[in-house]
Amino acid sequence: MLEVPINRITTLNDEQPNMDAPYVLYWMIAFRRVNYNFSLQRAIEWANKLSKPLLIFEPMTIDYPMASIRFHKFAIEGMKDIQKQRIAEKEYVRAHDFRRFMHKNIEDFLVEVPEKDPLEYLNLKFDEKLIEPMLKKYELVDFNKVNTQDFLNNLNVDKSVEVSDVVGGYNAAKSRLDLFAKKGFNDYSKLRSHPSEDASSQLSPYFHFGHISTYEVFEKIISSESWSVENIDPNFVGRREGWWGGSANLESFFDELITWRELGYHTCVKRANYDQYQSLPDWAIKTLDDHANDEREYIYDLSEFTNANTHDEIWNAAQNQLKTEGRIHNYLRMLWGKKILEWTPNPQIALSYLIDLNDRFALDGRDPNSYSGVFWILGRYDRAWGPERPIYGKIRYMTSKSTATKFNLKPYLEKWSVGSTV
DNA sequence: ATCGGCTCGCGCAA
DNA sequence: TGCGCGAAGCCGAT
Repeated sequence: MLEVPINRITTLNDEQPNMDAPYVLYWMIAFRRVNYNFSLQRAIEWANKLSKPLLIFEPMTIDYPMASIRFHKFAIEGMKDIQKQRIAEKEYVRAHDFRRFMHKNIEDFLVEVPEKDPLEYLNLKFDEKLIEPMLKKYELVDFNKVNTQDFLNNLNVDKSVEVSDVVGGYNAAKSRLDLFAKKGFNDYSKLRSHPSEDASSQLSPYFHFGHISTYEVFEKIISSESWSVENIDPNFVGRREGWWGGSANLESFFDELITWRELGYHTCVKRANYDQYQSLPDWAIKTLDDHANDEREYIYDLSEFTNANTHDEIWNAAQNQLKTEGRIHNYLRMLWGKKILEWTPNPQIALSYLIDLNDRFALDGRDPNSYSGVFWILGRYDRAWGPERPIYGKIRYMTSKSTATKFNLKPYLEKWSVGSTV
């Protein structure tokens, strides 16, 4: 097993290991999987070094402050991918700028990859005797022995957000990945924006919960079209496509999987106020402010938005998908957000509604990438667009009418229109 | 169907 | 200092 790279390790205190302890405890929060997992690999290094058994504890927290800590840890872990020094301390305000950095340094990240099966390298194998006393002592739940629905019914969390049919966990993530590699990926660059097509990976919730590694997804895709790091083209600096030296599908999928994902983490780590209105670029704040008092033709409150109760059939369908399934199709999520900006009294209220709806209902809510999506609505990573319009100012404008012209929405609307029985 | 204009900021070449 | 370029836009002209 290769050593965990030093730049992926954070020392939290100066204490020496307690040699009398019966085991090394791995507190599995951010990367809830046993494959391609540097954290687990590090725990195994310690277990082997100290000749102690490894105990993996996967906790579940329900109070928001803990969730916030988990979110931040997750963000920091992910950020280590791109903390490869030189120009790395700065903040990137656009994907365009970030790509230059990625293009130059990506090979370094692709060399130091986590092991597929780090548990194979554990010297002391699984000891059943260690488990039962732990379960008793701390009153822990073994979900293989407890009915999940019963457990949820007795849990002290918000039950108004109903469970989604989307299945969590590594196995579901792997099935989804296999299906995507075999089918959706082949039309990815052409169809990913089409709401009625099944061409996007839909892996975001699994990344958010750490159920699958981006490394595993990356390896699956490159093996499917025999791509290797030698394909990276030193030309195309600063260009969106072409520098990976792969198919159009690979170029556009890697732009999502790697460039945009890393950029989102980068922003959350570098900007303490990443979730605040004031973190938007100056030009966006100025133009939104210039139009804060513009007349709004429609205004809805949070409850009306939540219940998909607007005048717009497309918007309601998108919200219904979010409320029911815990996600919105990529393209429609942009339109969905733009309309919230348009139909609220001011952009600060719009932002608070966007964050509430996204974090409450989306399976990938609270993820750095969620914040990329939400803040993009208000101008982050984007540029000014003319002509200047009411409410939006120079913020990129979108309409349901154009969306309906561009795509065949019929199958999507049949599935997700409010009251639809399909 | 395709194109230019609208508009801003970054990196880089000159 | 000027130029190319950009998460997916919109609109009107050709």
